[in-house]
Amino acid sequence: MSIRHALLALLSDGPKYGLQLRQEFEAGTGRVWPLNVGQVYTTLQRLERDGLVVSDDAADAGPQKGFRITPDGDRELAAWLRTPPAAGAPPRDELVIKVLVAAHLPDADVHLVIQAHRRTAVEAMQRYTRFKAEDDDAGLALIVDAELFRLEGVVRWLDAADARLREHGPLARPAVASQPAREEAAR
Amino acid sequence: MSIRHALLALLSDGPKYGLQLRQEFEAGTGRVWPLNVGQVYTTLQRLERDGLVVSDDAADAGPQKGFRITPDGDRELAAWLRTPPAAGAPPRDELVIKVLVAAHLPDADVHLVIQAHRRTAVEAMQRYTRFKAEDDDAGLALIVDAELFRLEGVVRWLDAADARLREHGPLARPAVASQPAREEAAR
DNA sequence: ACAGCCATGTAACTTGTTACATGATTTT
DNA sequence: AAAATCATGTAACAAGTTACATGGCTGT
Repeated sequence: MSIRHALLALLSDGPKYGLQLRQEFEAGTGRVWPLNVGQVYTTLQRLERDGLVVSDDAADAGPQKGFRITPDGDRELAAWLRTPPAAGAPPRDELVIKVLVAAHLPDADVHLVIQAHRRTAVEAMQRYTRFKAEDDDAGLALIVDAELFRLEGVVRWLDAADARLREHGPLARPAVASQPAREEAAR
Repeated sequence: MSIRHALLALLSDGPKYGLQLRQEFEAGTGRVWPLNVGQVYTTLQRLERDGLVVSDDAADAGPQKGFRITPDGDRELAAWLRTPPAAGAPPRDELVIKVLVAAHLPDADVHLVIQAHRRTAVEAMQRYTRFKAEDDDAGLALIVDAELFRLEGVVRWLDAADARLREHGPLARPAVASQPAREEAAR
């Protein structure tokens, strides 16, 4: 639900057409968050379907097809801005699942997996730090900062998880102690 | 690509059937990451379609339909474990987009938006901390920790962003200084 | 004339997700 | 017999994503 609303936000500044939306979206964020043009059009169609934007009655205006935000779109945008992401539903983090899976798997060494991911995260942090020094766009700095803070949290969690798993020993198999499983159901 | 592989990992321990997979997935993570049963079956179908698992030739075995992981599945699982999440493609974070959007929007006060999200994050941290005290499952602790570290990073980023936006003043409109735009295209 | 960009679009696919339907078995 | 639970499945959708097709205009 992010791109949808990002485009909506751009449109709340005034009518725009497809390519223009991509340009404005990528201005500042381009190097970090590229956006396929096709996606702009598919997203615009879906926004129009949902009544959040309307398209020009074309006629004049040459090759470009402008889109306007509707009152419904404005409301939707405002609501989205207020709503905290993942409210209620906690995110199913891929890295966490990986570590958890590795912790349960008998053949895989969790600590190796953790260290590998830790290394990757640290490298990414270094890349982003360098990247930030090269460019000084304000919006871009915010994005890069977000990624840096995120990665820092990841590294800290990996360290904590590593320690915790060392103390605690390998995690037990799920061991669903439920109904007697009708004799040897699993052979 | 997380549930897919989580199920694959469970199957790498031996043949399982649908409901059993859900039970084992939710054992430990259940309270935080509930999993709709239907999704287990759809995912299993897709895994079978991709040749990563095969189903029993049924016949006997009563009502349950067992699935086995294939060599391809094993390989896929091992590769997935090694692959760092979001390698290459930086994640398009929803909260970051929200703040960025609010920073560009003239009518919305970025700082209010930031503070609102900050409050939500802190509240979530408190909830998770309490939650962690109540339950002492090892796997669950890892998940909750991950969420806590993540939220801590979010709060720090929000503070940094707030400060940065105060110094820097409101972000400029995209201002795509491209080709002359064929007279007043936008009215 | 041709290369290249502007601009729009579409078909196809992925993962995640849920609401619902259908039987079989077990418990009350 | 009715209610609950086990167990499987399907239809339908959302959002993201990309590869490709099409046409017009511009500069060389």
